[in-house]
Amino acid sequence: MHAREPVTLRDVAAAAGVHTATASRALNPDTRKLVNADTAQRVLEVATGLGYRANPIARGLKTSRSYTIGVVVPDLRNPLFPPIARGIEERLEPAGYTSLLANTDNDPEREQLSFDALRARQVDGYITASARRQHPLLEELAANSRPLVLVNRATDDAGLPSVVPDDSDGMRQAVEHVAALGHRRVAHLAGPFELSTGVHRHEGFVEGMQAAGLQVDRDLVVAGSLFTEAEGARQCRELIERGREFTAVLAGHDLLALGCIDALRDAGLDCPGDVSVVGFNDMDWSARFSPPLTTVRVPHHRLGIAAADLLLERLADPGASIRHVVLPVELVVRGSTAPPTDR
Amino acid sequence: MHAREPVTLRDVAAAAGVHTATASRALNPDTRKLVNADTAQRVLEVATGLGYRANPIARGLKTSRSYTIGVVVPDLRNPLFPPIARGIEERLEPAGYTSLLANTDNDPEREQLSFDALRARQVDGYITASARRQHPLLEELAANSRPLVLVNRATDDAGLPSVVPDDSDGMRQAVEHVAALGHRRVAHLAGPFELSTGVHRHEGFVEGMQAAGLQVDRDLVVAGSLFTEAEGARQCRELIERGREFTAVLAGHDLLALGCIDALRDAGLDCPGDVSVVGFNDMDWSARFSPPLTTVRVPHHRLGIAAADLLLERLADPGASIRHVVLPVELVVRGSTAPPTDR
DNA sequence: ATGAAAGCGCTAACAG
DNA sequence: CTGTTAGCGCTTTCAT
Repeated sequence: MHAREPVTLRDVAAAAGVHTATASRALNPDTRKLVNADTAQRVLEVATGLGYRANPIARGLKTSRSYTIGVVVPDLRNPLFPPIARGIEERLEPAGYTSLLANTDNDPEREQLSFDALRARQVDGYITASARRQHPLLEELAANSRPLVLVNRATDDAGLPSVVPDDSDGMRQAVEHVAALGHRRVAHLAGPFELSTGVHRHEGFVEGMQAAGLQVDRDLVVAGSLFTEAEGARQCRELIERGREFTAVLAGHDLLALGCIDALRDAGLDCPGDVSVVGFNDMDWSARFSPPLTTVRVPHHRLGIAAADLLLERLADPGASIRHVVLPVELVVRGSTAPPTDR
Repeated sequence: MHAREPVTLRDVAAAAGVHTATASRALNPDTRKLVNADTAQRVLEVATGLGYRANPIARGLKTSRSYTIGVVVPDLRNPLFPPIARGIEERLEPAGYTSLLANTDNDPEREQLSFDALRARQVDGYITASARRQHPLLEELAANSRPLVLVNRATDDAGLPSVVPDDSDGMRQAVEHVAALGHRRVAHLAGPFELSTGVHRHEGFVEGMQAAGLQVDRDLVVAGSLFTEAEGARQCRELIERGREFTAVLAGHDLLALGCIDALRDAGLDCPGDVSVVGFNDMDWSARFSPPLTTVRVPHHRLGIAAADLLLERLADPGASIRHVVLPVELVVRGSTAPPTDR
C-alpha cells in the first residue's frame, strides 16, 4: 500500500510526537547525533513506516544543494560516451548523488543551453566531456559556481581538474606498431585541433614517427573537423587526392578509421591488403568489424569513475588542489593492420 | 560579464520598481495578461538585462512542477537506447522540458531506486523503456503520480500509453525472407518472454512460419533471458546441442544474433554459408559487421519522438484517452543470410 | 492592475 | 537534547 499524497516531514514529526526540526535532525545522518538516540530511533521507524521520502527540492531550496551532478556529453551516440556516463553514475550513486545527463550535440549553443538548464536546477557540480582547448564558457562556469571536472577532453588551461586518456602515448604505440610491421609512408587522420584529443594524438604521431626514425610528411597529415565516419571518409579522400604514397593510416578516432576504410574501398584499395588502418578508442564491437579494427583501447568506464572521484573530492573540499589524471591506454592489434606490400 | 550571485526575482522586482508578485506575473506568460502591458515590458527588459533566470527549484516547491521529465532506460550501452533518448530529448526541449536520464541496468532494485530518485525530484512525468509485461511498479506509479509513457517495451495491461515497434510484423518479414530464400528448418532465438519485445517477436515467428507453410519445431525455439551477445551465444550452443537440423536462425535482437554467429563459428559453422542469421533492431554499424547483418530496422529515434509526443499530450490533458502507437519496421537484407546449402 | 502576505517542505540559527 | 522561529525563491490568494 502506498500513500497517494506524499508524506512530509511534518507528517512524520506529528506521528512521532516531535517537532519537525527534531524529525529533520533525526533523519539527517549528519545531525542525528544531536538528538536523543531513542527519539531518533522512533522517528526513523515512523518515517520508514509511513514511507517518508525527503523532498530534495525543498531541501535544496534551503541548502542550495541538490545532490545532483550535471553530466554533459557532446553526443550520446558516439559510442565512447555511454561507458563514461555509466562509470560516473556508478561512482556517484553510492555517494548519494544522482546524475543528470545532457547532450550538446557538439553545438556550442546547445551546450550553453544545457549548462544553463543544469545550473538552474542547482546541480552541485558538473562533469563534462565537451571541453574544447579554449573554452571560456567552462572557465567562467567553474569560476562563478560549482565545481567542474573535465573528462576525456581537457582545456589547455590547467585550471580545471581533468581525467583524460594518454592520447599521445596511444598514438606513439600505434606508430611503433606500424613501423615494426615495416611501414614507412605513414599517414595521420587527425581529429579537430581545437580538442585536446585531436592535438595530443597528433603530437604522439609526430613523436612516434621521430622515435621510429621515420619522416613526417606534412602532406600525409589531414586535419579533421569532427569525429564521424563521414569526416573520416572525407579526410581519406583528400589524402588520396594529394597523390602522395602511403601504406598505413593512423586515425585519431575509430569512427574516422571506419570512414577511412570505406573511402579506401571506394578507391579500390583494400585494408589491410593495400593500406593498414589503426583506430583510436576501441569502441564496442570494433573486433567485429570487417576487417577487425586494430585500435588503441581507452578505458572509458574508468575515465568516468576517476572523473566522479575527482568531483567528489572537490565537493568535499572545494579548496583541494586541482588534479589532472592521465589514464594509460593500450594498443590492441587486430586485423586492419598488416605488413606493407608493393603495389 | 556575469553576476557572481544568481539574480533573483526580488532583484528584478527592485530594479523594475515593482513588487515581486508583479514581476512574477509579468515573467510568466500565463499570467502576463494580468499586468499592465508597459509594466510587463519593463520587467521583461530588466530581467533580461540582469540575466535573470528563474529558479525552477523554488518554483517547483510552489507549483510542484519541475519541467523535468524522467527518462528511464534499462541500459545505455545497449545501442538502441541512445537514439531513443535522443528522440525524446529533441521533442521535449522545444516544449520547455528537460530530461533526466536514469539507467536501471535491467535490475529491478536499481529501477525502484531510479524511479524513487526521479519522483523525489518531482519530475512532471516519466518515459520508460524498462517495462516488463507484468510490472506492478509501473502501474502503481502511473496510478499514484505523474503521467507515464512506455517506449519500445509495453506492459500486457493496456492501461499505460505506449509507443512500440511492430515486433510481430518485423519477425514475420524475417521469416518470409528466409522462407523465400528456401530455408525450411528455421530456428528462433527468443528474447525474454517477460518482455513484450520477446513475446511479440516470438508470436511473429510462429505466425510467419504458418503463413509460409512451414512447421514450427519446438526444439528449434530457444528462450532467452537477456538481450546480450553472451546470451545469444548460449542459446545458439543449446540449439546445436539439441541436435536438430536447422539452416536459418532468426534472433530476437541484434546482440543475440552476434553471439549466435560467434557460437556458430566456434562450432565450425559459417554464417551465411552453413547457417543464415537474422537480427532485430538494425543497431548502429550492423552493416559493418562480418558478415554484414541482415536485420529488422526499428526506427528508434522516431520511437523516442512519438513517446515524447504522447507524454506532452497527457501533460497538457491528463484526462486524454490512452493511446498505443505502433511504428512500422522494415527488413534490411545484408550479408548474413543466403540460400541454404546441403551440408 | 498591483501590493501585501502566506506558504510550498525543509533546515539552520537560536533559545531554552 | 528539543522546540521556536525564520526564511530559501517563488507563486498565489486576497485585498486594495
